[in-house]
Amino acid sequence: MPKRKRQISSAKRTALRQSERQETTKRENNLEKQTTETQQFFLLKSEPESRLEKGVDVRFSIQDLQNEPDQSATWDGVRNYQARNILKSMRKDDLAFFYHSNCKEPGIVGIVRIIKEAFPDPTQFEPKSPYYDPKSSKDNPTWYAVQVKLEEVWERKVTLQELKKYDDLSDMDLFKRSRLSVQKILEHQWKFILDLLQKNKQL
DNA sequence: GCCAACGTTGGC
DNA sequence: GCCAACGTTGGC
Repeated sequence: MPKRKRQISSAKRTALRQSERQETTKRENNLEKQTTETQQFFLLKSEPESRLEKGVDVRFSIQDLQNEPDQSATWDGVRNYQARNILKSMRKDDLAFFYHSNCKEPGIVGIVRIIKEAFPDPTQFEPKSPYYDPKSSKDNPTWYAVQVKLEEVWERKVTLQELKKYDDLSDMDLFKRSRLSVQKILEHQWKFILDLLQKNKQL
């Protein structure tokens, strides 16, 4: 093992200690996630094809997310109370399927990670936004958003048509509450869909 | 582009 | 608080 240099500035030492501390905190957080929390799973719908709403293109495909700085985006524009409540239940490091809706071939195209928990959706206060809500106030915001980061872009889309075929998935909100744009996914459904993806890859 | 399903609004 | 009318979502 090489000897450490004796001459190390106190600033460097402080920085080192700090980065060690950060690493330790990171590990502890991960451990805590594994042992005391249960990871949750969700499905987020987004429209991959251009469509104007109040003169603004509301398209947001997984490729659009891929092109964002840091491959991260604010999941805003949710204007349904049930969907909002599900958004609020999301915790950091939960995962969500990225679903392409209102398009030729609807289906799941990848996975995103929740990197910031619910905060007031800024678009509700922007008059120019298609998601503007004049009834909402900054003191008591009606709508919330989360921050997501791209985790996986699948080479193959798992289509709605395919998802419909399996009894294991028949309870999914995708079929039962087809209009809900933010949905909870049960663990067995999550795993089943990942298995499906694997099988498809082998075909 | 049609329209079924379903969420929201508002009169009573 | 009911429910008809209306608006929106999203598959097809």
